[in-house]
Amino acid sequence: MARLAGVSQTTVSLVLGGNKQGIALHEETRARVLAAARELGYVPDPAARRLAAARNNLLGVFSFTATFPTAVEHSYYPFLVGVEQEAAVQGFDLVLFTGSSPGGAQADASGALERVRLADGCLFLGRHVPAAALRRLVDDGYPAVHIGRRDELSGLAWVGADYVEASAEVVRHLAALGHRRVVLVREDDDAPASTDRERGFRAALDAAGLAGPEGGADPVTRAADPAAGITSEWVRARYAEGVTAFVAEETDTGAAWRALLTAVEGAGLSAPADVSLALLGSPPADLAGRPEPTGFDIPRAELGAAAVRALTGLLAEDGAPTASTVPTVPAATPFVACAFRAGHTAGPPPGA
Amino acid sequence: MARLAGVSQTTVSLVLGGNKQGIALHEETRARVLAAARELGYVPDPAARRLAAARNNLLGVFSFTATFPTAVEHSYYPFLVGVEQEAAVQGFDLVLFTGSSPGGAQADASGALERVRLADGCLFLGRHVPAAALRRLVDDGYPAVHIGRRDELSGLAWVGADYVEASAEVVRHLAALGHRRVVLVREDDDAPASTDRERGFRAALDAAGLAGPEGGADPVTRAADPAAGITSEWVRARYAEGVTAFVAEETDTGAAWRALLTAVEGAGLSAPADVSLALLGSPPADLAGRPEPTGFDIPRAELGAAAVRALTGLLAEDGAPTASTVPTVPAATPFVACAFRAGHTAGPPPGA
DNA sequence: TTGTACGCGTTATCAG
DNA sequence: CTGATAACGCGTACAA
Repeated sequence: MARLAGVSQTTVSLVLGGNKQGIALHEETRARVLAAARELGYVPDPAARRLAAARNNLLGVFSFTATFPTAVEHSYYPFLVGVEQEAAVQGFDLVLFTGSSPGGAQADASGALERVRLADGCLFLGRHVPAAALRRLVDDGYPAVHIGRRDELSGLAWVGADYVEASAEVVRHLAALGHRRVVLVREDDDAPASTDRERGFRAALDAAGLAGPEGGADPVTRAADPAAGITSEWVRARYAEGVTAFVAEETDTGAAWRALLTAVEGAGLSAPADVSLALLGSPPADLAGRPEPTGFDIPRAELGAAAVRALTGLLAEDGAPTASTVPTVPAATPFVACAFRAGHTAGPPPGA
Repeated sequence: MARLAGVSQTTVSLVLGGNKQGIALHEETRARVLAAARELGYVPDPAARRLAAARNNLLGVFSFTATFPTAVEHSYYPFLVGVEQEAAVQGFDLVLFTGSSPGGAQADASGALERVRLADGCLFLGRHVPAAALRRLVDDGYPAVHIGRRDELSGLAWVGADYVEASAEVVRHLAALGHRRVVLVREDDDAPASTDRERGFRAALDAAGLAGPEGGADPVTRAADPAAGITSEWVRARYAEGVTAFVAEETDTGAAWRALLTAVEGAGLSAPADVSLALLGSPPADLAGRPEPTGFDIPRAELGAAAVRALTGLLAEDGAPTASTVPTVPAATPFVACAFRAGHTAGPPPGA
């Protein structure tokens, strides 16, 4: 009701709303409205704004597990760093939708998801997004961007780390150091993040003309339980087969890397003197004290920022239907590059 | 527009809205509405719902610096853990207002603060909240709760850690171990968190009949620059004066604790064999590898949760003006207890 | 028990 | 350039 403040009325919408229509208005009235608004501490109601088909400058963040779990290392915090920063730059505030549904009556996931419609658009995090509910959202044209590759849901925009290229780069690094026989240890998981790494690993291996253990065995080992499968004996056997570099993928638990470190140590080998070790990702927090692994870092903050940019891009699209003739430039690729990390666990093979 | 679905119209609100008024309605129609809603995939527009209900189930979180700075250890993350959890329990979503105002025109602090009115109520974090702007908010009856003690702003609700009692408990612990001469090292800072610690320290000292260095010198040392003031010589001198236990306060930088550790080590003493050390708070991240300090932990998550409870309490007050005769029970105390941490840096004095 | 009508706070359209 | 007026989609007294 700031309209009573000064003398005007609809004008308030214009000056406070950014005057999208490009309507000219007296600087004086503009100032008066602004003053009155500040005086009364008036702020346009986001709900009403939204209802009137405008936008409320709110970006949603929906995560299926708690956004801030007690264990920092399992949280989405690193993404949020980038999300918050980029959102601030673009003039958006953030709404954190708590994935765990409130104590209310029907606390099913689908209902909870609909709440995001309050915001102009929404970012989604986490593996277990209920597909059906999300499907409805995107089919309705609601702007949504998923952080992390997600192809199953056609039509859902996403940004993801380029694990293929990053993994390939690590292999190329090992090849350049002189390693000829390299193996990859991965967990028994078919997440895109996992298969992408394997893809990049194999591709780079082929391109460099490298191989796995002698005898033509598969250079990729899947271990449902790395602690049990990746033993000192296993490492010794591979070593005997000419393998000089071991690569592990990063997972939530870091089990593969942990098992590899333990097994190599147990085999009486040390890195990078005897064998080279590389990690496709970052080490778990409890292993942070160890020598920095050769590998790459997932640019989580960058991903968050990229997701925000993608989302505001979507907003601009359906927000300015007949706007300028300049087409909205779509992101060239939804992939964000990972940063190669030289680390201290890889070096030339013993013979070199 | 699901009203066209079945045959009814307003009824849709009732059945989908939970029928708070206890109005009776045919099970048949109810079922029909439900069926139609599912059929069309109809969901009440949250925005419209908020508009009609004059409440948006949104809790604001305003921090004057970025909520998620790059350096994790300086962030408000630990508080957010509790805030998010409690907010979810109470059925609220969170709006993150970044202190840095958006790219809009006047980016002054006061304007940025007014944005919080968008939410039903707001939590404030950080030392440098602009008093004037906050003053206006609370004077207008806007529900606000500050995390951390803040007495200057009369009328502003707050929750804070009970540093007085926690510090006293640490002293009592040292006394029980047999220490008779104890000193406190604090920085030259008059924040409530700092003065409270000193107060608790002194009170417990008096109550236990303990003293500082012999000669009646003040048991509390203020050092503007701990690295310069708290030297090995200083420690040796105190030790010669009979001091067997050194206590440091926690600060943003952890400078006092860091200086104390360095100085004690430099003096050729070791804890807890020669002297006992205690920290009134948690050690800085880079010192996390050291032996766990005796002291206490600030219950940041608890504080966040308590703040949310306080805020929703305020909401209930002015939200149900003429509601039930049952008065809203105000929190007994805005203080949250700290958790004593036994740690490994304190033990009986050498003579014991 | 169910339908009618109004208002919530904004934005957009259209006269003045 | 500025002041009315009509939606927006839903809650809710009130009437049927």
